[in-house]
Amino acid sequence: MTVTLSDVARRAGVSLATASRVVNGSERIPAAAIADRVRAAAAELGYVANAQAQALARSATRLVGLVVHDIADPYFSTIARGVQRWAGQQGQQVLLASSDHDPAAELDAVTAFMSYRTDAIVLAGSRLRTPDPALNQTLAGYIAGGGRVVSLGATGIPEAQHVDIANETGAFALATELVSLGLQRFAILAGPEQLATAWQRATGFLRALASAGLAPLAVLPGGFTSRGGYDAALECMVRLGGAAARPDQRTQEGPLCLLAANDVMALGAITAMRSLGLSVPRDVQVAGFDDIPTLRDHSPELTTYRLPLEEIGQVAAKLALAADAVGPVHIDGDVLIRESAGRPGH
Amino acid sequence: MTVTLSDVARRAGVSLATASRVVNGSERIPAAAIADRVRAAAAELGYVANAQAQALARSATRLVGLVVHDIADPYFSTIARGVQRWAGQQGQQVLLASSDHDPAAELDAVTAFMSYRTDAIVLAGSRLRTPDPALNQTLAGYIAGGGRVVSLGATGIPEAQHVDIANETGAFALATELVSLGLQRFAILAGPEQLATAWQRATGFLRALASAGLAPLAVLPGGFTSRGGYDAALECMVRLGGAAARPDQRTQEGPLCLLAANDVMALGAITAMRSLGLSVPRDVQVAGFDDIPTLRDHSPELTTYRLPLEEIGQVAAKLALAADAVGPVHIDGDVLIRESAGRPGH
DNA sequence: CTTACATTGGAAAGCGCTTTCCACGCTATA
DNA sequence: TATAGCGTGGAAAGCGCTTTCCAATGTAAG
Repeated sequence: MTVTLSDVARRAGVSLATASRVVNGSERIPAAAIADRVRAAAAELGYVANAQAQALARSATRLVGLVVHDIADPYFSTIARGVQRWAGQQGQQVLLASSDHDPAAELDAVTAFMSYRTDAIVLAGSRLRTPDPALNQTLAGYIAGGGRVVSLGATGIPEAQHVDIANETGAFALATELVSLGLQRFAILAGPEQLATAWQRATGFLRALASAGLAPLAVLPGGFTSRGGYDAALECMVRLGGAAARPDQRTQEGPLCLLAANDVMALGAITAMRSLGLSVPRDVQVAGFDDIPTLRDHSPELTTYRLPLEEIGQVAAKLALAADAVGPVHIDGDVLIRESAGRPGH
Repeated sequence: MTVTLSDVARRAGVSLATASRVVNGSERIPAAAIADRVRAAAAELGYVANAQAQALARSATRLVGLVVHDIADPYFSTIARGVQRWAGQQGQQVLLASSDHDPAAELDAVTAFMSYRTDAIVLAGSRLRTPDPALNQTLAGYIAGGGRVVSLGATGIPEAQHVDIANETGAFALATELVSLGLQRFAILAGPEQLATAWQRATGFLRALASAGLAPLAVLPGGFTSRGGYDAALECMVRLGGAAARPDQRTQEGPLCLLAANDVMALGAITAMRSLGLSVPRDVQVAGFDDIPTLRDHSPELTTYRLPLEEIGQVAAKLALAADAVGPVHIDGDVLIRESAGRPGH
């Protein structure tokens, strides 16, 4: 059915070896006359190389596996875009899998990628605070077999590469800035306790408060999603006493500030406040983390810690694809004080 | 380096054929005793089948290619999630490519997928109003070679499957509803003129207005993005005379309503209005299309036409993977009147 | 005790490429 | 004129599987 390289070779009147050499870059390039003849034949026949066969013969697939928690989450989709961009430029294809926040599914994805012999695997979903031994063993096997592994945050596997994101220091800087802007009453929407990323951010917030001699009014775990932020924010208000943050009850200490472990949670929290009839930033202030593109059109503008998400994806891909990769790459961000928290005048 | 099936066979003391039969589902399953022995050997050795080799031998890859315009766009990432979900359930892997709204890049992606011999290709990015002959020829070749093609909206290739989304009728229904709620002054943010999806939606809006005996005050093309909506909305206000929509200039006809060809454009338009000091929905009303998940946390809540995006992805994947696919699947949505436009009381 | 027929495991032929050798015909050197 | 050396194209051996035949065994029927 489909055109094979033999067909091309036959039509060009050369051997399979010669055809292979001209069609797919090789060290040895045949004489110009012959090469042209082969190329012409390939074009006429509409030849498309069989990547599977090439992979088998070369034992390199030009495939990179990407596993995210949820591709519909702006954080991951933006990172995915960066990975895809870089990979595309390098002529690599991206194999996408979603773990749906389930470690078992993540392991399945990795196994599938191993089966497809992807040249590299990028783990974009946050690592757990206590590494999953089954996953790590599988990854170690993958690496031993010549695969490259890059994760966002360390895996605990020495041979694996990782991108080191300023989660804790970023959170520290953000909270410190908010304190310096006069805020004093904080509650932390910490996200899932087991997720390294969420934990690091919550820790950064806590350290910053402690440094300022403050203690959070509450620390609430929850889902790393909009819904999680919404629920945690409601729970927070209940916990602090229904009207804790209402303007007429405000002490001279200023409004309550909700520090969310990521932007989608922060947006959920704002929605929750709105549903309670509270205004952000007037009654309650809210800060997030990531600076997802979605924020562009959100009102109030969200105070957050800006991470170059697409760049993170690119860096991860680069680390995955460059044979001479260079240890962990550190990624820093910036504190972005916007309307939702810390803006002088509110 | 890596464990091959031969290793497993040797360790289990059986032939390669037998090992293959037990490890990967086959018609003929060897005797239980032998099968167990092989399975044990595979487990002990940590055998992972080489999908490339299997693909070559079976001439089926269990790979489905997905091409979107921009994976970071909530519309596409939600659809991608649906595709990925369904494919994952079927044990298929998803190969992801972004065309970045560039037809040439889309063609490249398709060619790459052909090279990888994906069993099917899902084109999630909108088709152009005038089909790209080069693409269609390539796709035809792919189909001739046994591949399946599914697109959102028709391709013009008879053998290709497609999901038929209620773009025009949805837009018609939405605009009709808004008219019936009393709105009379409309402007259309039409998106890219060449994009079938955008065109159909704009056409639906126009037909609805015409049916009501109304004509739009303006029809503005632009990018299918937040930025595109933002720019088009600003341009619209300029075009209609700076303060056309200000409350104090409102005629008895009610406020201007911006009909955007999709939600991200609508959100951009709202941001533009805000930057002009105009309030939505008080001064200007805005409606979108799609009901992307992002809207959950947006304020004002956006009036839109709800499309089951994740389901669309699933349906597309199903169409792509079921050998006995059933012609075009029609997908309908619902008009959602929310805060930003048409809500009685505003 | 044969003969016929399932069963079942194995040998081997691909699947479509890449790449190592080889053999061949040149030119440059002695 | 003989010889070493280089540039070129081709034959063939894999890469790791699947699957078609085959042969050998066991069982039931005659």
